[in-house]
Amino acid sequence: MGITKSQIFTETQNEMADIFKVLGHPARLAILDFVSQQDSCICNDLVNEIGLAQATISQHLKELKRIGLLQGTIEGKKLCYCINIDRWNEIQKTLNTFFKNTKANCC
Amino acid sequence: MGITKSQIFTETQNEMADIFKVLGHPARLAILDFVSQQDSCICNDLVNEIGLAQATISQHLKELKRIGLLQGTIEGKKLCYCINIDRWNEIQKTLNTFFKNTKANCC
DNA sequence: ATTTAATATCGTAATATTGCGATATATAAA
DNA sequence: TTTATATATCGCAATATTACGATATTAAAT
Repeated sequence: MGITKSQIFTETQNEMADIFKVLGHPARLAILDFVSQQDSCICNDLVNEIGLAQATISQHLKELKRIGLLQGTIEGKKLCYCINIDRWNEIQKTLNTFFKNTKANCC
Repeated sequence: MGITKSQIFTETQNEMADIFKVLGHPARLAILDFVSQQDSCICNDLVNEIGLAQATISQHLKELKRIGLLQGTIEGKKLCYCINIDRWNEIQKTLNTFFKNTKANCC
């Protein structure tokens, strides 16, 4: 196997799991940390900052882009990757709702 | 490879990624959803409720236990798995801090 | 003591993820 | 036009995850 049985879960469960999964890698958290500390954000800086190959960083950026957390603006030769603040707030809200709605009710 | 280069990241990044990773599977979110809806929580119910084999559920429970989100109390033949509310709140706080501290500052 | 029920662990197959070198692509600079 | 720079994509190897059947383990019930 190795395949997740998505069909047996709710859409919400699958979507939230997907977001958590993307956030579930230290390199991607490091990227978010770094991007948020800069006033501009370029992939090549990330390669120097984080000790991973350019291809690897590019892959991680792709995942963050996929869930909408990052957006890239082309600036001539470079690419400015930035946090999509609307999506960021939306995800924070979703996670908070999840944490609020899940109650401990025994033991 | 396939191996995550944990050494190059901060302890916080690794720890947070680990939590996110555990939450990054729909089955584990379904378990948390279900447990929070019951007034008692027994693994065997989970097997009936979620369409996964007993061995698989047990594995997922182990992961949730590993990060401290679930705790099990032995009740005779059965095992009562419940949310550890202190850890739950702690994790919620950690994630919120992360979301708050990561600011969008370009584009 | 034996049986039953609940859960954990082991072993294994299928699939996914991580990481990287090599290469492609695209734009700016020379 | 050639060269340099930034980023994406491809292909692959190593490792991790998911899922499950089979088998242990443990405690209650008989």
